[in-house]
Amino acid sequence: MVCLQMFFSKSFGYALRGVIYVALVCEEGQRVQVDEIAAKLAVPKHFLGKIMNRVVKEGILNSTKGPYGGFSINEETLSSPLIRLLRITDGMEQFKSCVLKLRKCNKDKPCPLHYLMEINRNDLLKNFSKTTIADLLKQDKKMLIESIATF
Amino acid sequence: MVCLQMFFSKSFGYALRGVIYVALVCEEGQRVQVDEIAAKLAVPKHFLGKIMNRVVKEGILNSTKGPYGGFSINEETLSSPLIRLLRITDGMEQFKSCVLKLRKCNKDKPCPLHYLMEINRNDLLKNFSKTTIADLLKQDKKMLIESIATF
DNA sequence: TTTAAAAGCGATATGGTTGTCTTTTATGCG
DNA sequence: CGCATAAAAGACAACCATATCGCTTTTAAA
Repeated sequence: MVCLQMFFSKSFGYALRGVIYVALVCEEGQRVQVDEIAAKLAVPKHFLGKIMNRVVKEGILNSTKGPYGGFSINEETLSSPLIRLLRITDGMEQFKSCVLKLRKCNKDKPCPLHYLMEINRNDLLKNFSKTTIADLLKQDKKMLIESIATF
Repeated sequence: MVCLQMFFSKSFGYALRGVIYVALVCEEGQRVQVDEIAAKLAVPKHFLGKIMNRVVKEGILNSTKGPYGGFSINEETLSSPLIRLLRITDGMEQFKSCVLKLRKCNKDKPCPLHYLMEINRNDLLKNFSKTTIADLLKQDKKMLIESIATF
């Protein structure tokens, strides 16, 4: 975290891949268990569980405890823009505050990188606001599963 | 480093501000000490020292030990693109490897975000390759000093 | 009503970045 | 040469994101 790193946090990656996986393998109503998701994505189970949990709390997925429980998609899942997931895992600070983390930085007293980064930053924000989970599911499903499974 | 966080690492921020400060306050040949830089930028002295050290090793600044020693600019300082500093502090991996850190991701087997991010990522890389320290020094110097000092 | 399966949750480890402190090395000056 | 000064270098501490573990809660099914 910690950078205009051109990476996403692991949390975000896990959340995104988790949601995509659930959306891919379960039809409306069906459930998938964290054990299966974690195994398929080759991701730490408990850590993934916590992240999925937050995704559920925000309403992007459903979950049920108990036997035959698990995670399932709901009405919001497919239409959720990526920015919603990013907000859950990483927060929105990154789009608001100074890229050098200088508190005084603003339009009138910009840091040396302020205007240089503004365009890139807004482009990314736009991208993530308009792209939904459904958009990511448009490509060939077999390829998609393969691309998010393992590493 | 760990995210398409819209932030830079502290190391990069310190390096950039340090170089700008040296370039601003010392004419060709003059020297500034780490104590002064750290004080003005309100940044941990020893940590800054180490980063400046690497910047010197890469040839972007000069340094001399001993009395009247300190850091000074050289022929390369002003013409260095920002990407050179970023390579020193954060490395270039962030522009090369998958944004979700999936090793298998490539043009033929792209991860769900591959093409979505490609444009943003390349734009940023271009920006950082063409913008030099000199470019950042073009604005009003008093404003500039103020913007990098404190936080 | 009991049992077992599955998510939820808090406490604890791990690793990399950031930050501090001390010692070493180089340099200018008397 | 020897001393004072400042960067360089290395050892160690703090912190945060990531990861793990064990226990609790919920719930379907027998």
